[in-house]
Amino acid sequence: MSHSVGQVAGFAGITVRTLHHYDEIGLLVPSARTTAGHRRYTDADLDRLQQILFYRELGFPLEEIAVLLDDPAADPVSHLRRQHHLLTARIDQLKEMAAAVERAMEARRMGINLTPEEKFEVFGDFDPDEHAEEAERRWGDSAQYREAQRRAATCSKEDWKALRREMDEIHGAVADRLAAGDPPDAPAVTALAERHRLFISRFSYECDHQMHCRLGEMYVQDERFTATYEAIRPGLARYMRDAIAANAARAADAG
Amino acid sequence: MSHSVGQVAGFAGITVRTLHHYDEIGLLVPSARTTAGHRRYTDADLDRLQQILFYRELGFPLEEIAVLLDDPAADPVSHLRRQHHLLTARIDQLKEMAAAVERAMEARRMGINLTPEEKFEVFGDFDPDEHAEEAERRWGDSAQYREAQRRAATCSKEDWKALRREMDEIHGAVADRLAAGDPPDAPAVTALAERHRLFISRFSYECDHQMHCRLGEMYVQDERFTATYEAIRPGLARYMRDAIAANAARAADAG
DNA sequence: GGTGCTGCCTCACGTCACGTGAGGTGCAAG
DNA sequence: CTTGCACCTCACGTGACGTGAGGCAGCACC
Repeated sequence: MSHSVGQVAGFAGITVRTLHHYDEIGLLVPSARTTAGHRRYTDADLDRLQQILFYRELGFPLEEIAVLLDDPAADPVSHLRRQHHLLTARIDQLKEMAAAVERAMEARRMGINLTPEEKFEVFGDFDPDEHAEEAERRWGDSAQYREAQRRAATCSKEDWKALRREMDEIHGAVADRLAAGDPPDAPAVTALAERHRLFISRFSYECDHQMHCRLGEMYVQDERFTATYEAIRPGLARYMRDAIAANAARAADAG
Repeated sequence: MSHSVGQVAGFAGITVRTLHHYDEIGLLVPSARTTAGHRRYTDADLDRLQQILFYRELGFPLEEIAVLLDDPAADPVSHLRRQHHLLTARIDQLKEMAAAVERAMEARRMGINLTPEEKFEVFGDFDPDEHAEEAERRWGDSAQYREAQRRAATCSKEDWKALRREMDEIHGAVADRLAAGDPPDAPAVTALAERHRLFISRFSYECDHQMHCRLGEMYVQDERFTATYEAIRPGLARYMRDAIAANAARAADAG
């Protein structure tokens, strides 16, 4: 029926001290005490604790959580709605950060440098207008800096050359299929897409079909990647994306 | 070429004090100072700051971040890989939390109560074996508590009754289609699924097709929901899920 | 050439959400 | 009966900054 601090702490994955603290600041005052002064938490207290931990996980300060939970106009359902909203927003933000990391990895793999604006913009607090004239003299424009970047990315010159050679080979083969007029979902083309994916997985980072598709989208949407592919052969960026998508669809059907 | 504290702070969306702090603890010491003692941050410093903010966002303590970044055996690519790994892990965790919230919302909507274990298990630190005997006397088993829950969820008795009536009507209509032998993707059935979705959106929480599909999965995977549907008519849980999926596919094709 | 403003500096104490003992109590088992 | 365990209440420590206080550097304007 009612529970001790230790039980609640173990149950909720927090420490006893945390419960003491929440009691001290009035955020979660146990509904009862034993004659010996031991805290006793009821089921309603646990419900409240669950809400507290949820909002805490989402980064709310404890005082604010108290305000939210003590709001008499807020029923449990409205809390759930708000939590769901906050969660999806946070998930989207993290997905953008993950996409930024993927961009950075892919850029490194292909030897492209990102501008500093792009480096920070994933953190959200970034307003491009705020430093318009600052953006002019781009930090990454020194050849010396680019060289340092490149050296850091290169394990050894020979490794790097081998990677370039294989990548160029794949790109060239895909460009040939495009020139030959093959559709992007032709078996020969999706096979090349698969080889592209496996190549990345082996030498750079684990790349499943979903991530590979995101890369493909990037090739047409990010002008730096588009430029790289269009330089090999006009239309190759889109063709690569479509081939990657077709290969993913093929794999999904097979699996 | 090099930047002042104010510039960097504005750029990265942090305060000047934070940069001072990172300087104090040796996490990010600017490469240079002017004769007046003003901090000057180079491009390499900004790269490091970006890494710092990334790891900080992922919840690392500053001291640990310093260790990570000062590890001579860690090249930039390994950082990116680790960050991507951490991000996807965090995203998965938040997705599970969101799913738990969806379960809670749907449970409330359908008048089912979750056990306290289920309430806390999304926080991850939860080990079911750890309190096996504790699980026996489930907190939610008191009729009094369930009643309190139900009262809290109910805006007014009449509202609640109206909702029940409409929901029962939809469920009954779907059960009839199942009894009639209609396939789940029959227009009449997907129309009912769409009505179900809109009903939830109107009276409970915004429910797009994607979320609706997750709900459908829940109906067959979560025994409490399964039991609720099977009680209406055997096979209805799966039938609902398939109808919902078919309706979502139909909407995707149309859109 | 003073005056004021802005941006930077260095202490140094405040805060939030706890962590970490120190020292004492209640009670069930050996 | 004492040993052990879980609980209690101070009370100070900590991490990651926030928030002034008091002061210097350079530039604009009167």
